[in-house]
Amino acid sequence: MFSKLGQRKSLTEQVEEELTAAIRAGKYLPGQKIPTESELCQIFNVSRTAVREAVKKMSARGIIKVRKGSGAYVSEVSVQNASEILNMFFELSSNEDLVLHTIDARQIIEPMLAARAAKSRTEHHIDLLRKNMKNMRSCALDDKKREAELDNDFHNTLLSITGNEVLELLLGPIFSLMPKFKTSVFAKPTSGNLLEAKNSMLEHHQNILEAIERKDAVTASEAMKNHLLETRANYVRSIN
Amino acid sequence: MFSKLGQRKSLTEQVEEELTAAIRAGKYLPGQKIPTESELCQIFNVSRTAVREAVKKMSARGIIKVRKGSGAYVSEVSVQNASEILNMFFELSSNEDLVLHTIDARQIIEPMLAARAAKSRTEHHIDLLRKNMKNMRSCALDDKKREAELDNDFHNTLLSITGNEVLELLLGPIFSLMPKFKTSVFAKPTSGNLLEAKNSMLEHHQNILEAIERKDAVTASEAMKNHLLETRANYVRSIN
DNA sequence: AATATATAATTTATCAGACATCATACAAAT
DNA sequence: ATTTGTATGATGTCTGATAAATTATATATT
Repeated sequence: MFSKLGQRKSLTEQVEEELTAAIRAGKYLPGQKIPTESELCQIFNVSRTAVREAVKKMSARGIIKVRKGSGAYVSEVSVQNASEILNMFFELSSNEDLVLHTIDARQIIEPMLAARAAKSRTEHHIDLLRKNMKNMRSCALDDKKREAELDNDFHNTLLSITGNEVLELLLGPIFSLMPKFKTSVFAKPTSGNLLEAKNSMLEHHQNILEAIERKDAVTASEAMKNHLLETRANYVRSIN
Repeated sequence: MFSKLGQRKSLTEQVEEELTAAIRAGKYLPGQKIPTESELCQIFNVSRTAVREAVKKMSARGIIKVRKGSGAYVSEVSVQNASEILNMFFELSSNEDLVLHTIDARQIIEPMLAARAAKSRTEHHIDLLRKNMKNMRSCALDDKKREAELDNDFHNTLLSITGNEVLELLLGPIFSLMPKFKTSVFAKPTSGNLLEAKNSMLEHHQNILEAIERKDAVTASEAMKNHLLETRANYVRSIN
């Protein structure tokens, strides 16, 4: 049979690929300015339209950053940048399956994270976690949005203790996905006793914090595991 | 004092935000066609330039897919798409720190992954892993590229056993990062005995496989932990 | 009537040129 | 020395035109 004829790519795509390749090859380093639009027009012998659309795509991918009146600069490939894009993905595709898989993923990862945190935490971290719990206790019972943010904050603090930027990149967006569905979960009247749910959550956080405080990795891991088991149960109950 | 004037965003960005919001709100469902460029011009009362650049950005983000002569369609937000973007990030920023953090992240995640796999594996999975090891054994000693791919394949198979698409999204790009640095590591003459290194790796994989085969979660987890400890040690040695 | 085939209409891709807006550097004025 | 004005170059936006791909419609053929 005939192999599909390589449908020639659009000019925009070609420009995008070449430019991206040049950046990957190190021709333009992070922070450096890439050629101006008119220069790129001459280099690739295409119109400004093609160049600009390629540039727009690359900026959407986080490869470059365009500053009006100044030029386009190669982005410092920061974790933050990739994280934003991941965030967008989770925002756009928050179906029930995804949320469930997200919680499952957390069940696999976070217990070990808590264990690690127990080993390498400093007094500063303990302070942060204590303050978080204090805020959580004083948070109004019906302010589910703030409660979710504080919960998010608690887990993010644990995450930051590891100082692992890859984990932060991967888990950050996952954590920030939770508040969105959590508010919708607890918005339902079927969610049972709000006070009970909050107290249970506080208790779990307290257990985790105490274990981390006394550098007890095993208990910290177990406490986190229990915490997420309940989180999962709450979610499953809410969608049934 | 005057409050800082909210720097008005560019038309392109405004169009992009509004359109994305509309899609998120479900006004245009996956697979459906969004209005044509000229219609969008009328809707937002801007030029085609602004509309097209917004559309290009959204297509770069994987939100829509444009078909020439036909129109732009909301894409099924697939994990694959987000994975591509993550991949690009790792490709663009593969410094030593990142690789180290990547291995650390794997040390945190993969032992539990192996434990889960031990619980839910089927005969089919065992077959796949056995075939992988067979291929690995018959792989030429100096073909480090293929060896890295096979190693990648082994871990990806374990990953697929969980059937968790979130984990696959997050870990897939991490796994595919390894072959790139691995080849460079073993390309160095300082890497010691190649045969010894390969046999050690094979042994670790064998231990993991056997534990999974007899559904022994604890041992599988331990074996994976040991495997990654050595991987890390190899890498650290190679960069010193 | 059913099926190709050709034609027209629609839609995106690309080009060219113009003006607006912002950033920056430098000269001029205070 | 600081501020102000001005010139230059960069990106942002608009308009209008042509090319290329797709889709719909009409026509012709069997």
